[in-house]
Amino acid sequence: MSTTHDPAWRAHALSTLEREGYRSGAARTRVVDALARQDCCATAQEIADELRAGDARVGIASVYRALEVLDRLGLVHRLDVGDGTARYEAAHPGGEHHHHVVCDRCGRVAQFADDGLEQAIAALSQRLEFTIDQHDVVLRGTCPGCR
Amino acid sequence: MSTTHDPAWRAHALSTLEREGYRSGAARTRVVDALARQDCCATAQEIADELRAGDARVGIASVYRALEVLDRLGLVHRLDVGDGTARYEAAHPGGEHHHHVVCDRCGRVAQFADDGLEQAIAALSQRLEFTIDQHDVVLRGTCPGCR
DNA sequence: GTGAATGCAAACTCTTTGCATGACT
DNA sequence: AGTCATGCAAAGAGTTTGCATTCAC
Repeated sequence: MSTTHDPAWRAHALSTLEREGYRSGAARTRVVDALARQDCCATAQEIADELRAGDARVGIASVYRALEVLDRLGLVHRLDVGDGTARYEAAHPGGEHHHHVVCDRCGRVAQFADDGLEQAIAALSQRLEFTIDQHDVVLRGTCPGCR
Repeated sequence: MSTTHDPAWRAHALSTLEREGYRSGAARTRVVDALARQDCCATAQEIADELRAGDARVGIASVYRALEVLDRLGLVHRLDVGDGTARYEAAHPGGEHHHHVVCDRCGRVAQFADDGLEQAIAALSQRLEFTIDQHDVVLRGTCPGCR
């Protein structure tokens, strides 16, 4: 639970912040730590709760501010699975990413990746008038436990 | 602006409501009317504003309540394009649907449909543990006007 | 006449902002 | 020392709920 699953992303995020002129501060660094530990997306409240459980006195406003900066720098990805609460997860510089499946009954969120899906999106993006630089796919259904 | 673009959906929605035991009421019927007139997704506030502009005294709470019922009956589709405000649009019984592209600069929302995308999603849904019955795709980028 | 549907206002939740304090360079 | 970062509290925005009234059946 306290293991950093993604030390590479953590280092990347912290160095990007420094390079962009942001000062190092306790709250933001802890948010980066928390995100590096996450397997999947987490809400601002979940991140704050986790940090508080670990002794830190982190204000929810600082969590939102940190997430906003990280999102602007492209270090995290903000997504909404339909419950009206934003979720955040580490964004990898290489562009590798995944998408999400939500259980309509229990709200559980899982992730998946699929090459065919990525190819289909890349292909259709070509023919749109918009210049596409990001995409989110959310599947909805029933999880194994609720079926 | 006051033309019903989708009389078939309107009739379908109203008869479904009646069949399900809901009484006919002014507010809900007007929300159905407004949705039938929409080309693309609209927020609850936009729907309420449109109805008020047209002389009706419709409370925003009634709009939300109507949308909730319609969503539960599968008559509308609720989606979030990332600005923290829910949007709604008529859901067609045949299952034909489209997805959305959002301009990161001006917030404009456009729609598109793509068979390759639908096939890719159908294929990958097979191999997931979840039973999938719905999906949303949101592309993000820059619209022609902002480029 | 009975109970659902509605409008208004208050309550709630999530997120952002103002401001004084504390921390980093 | 000068700023930026932070925490707390208050303000905002979107959505939901409580309640008395109106309306459909």
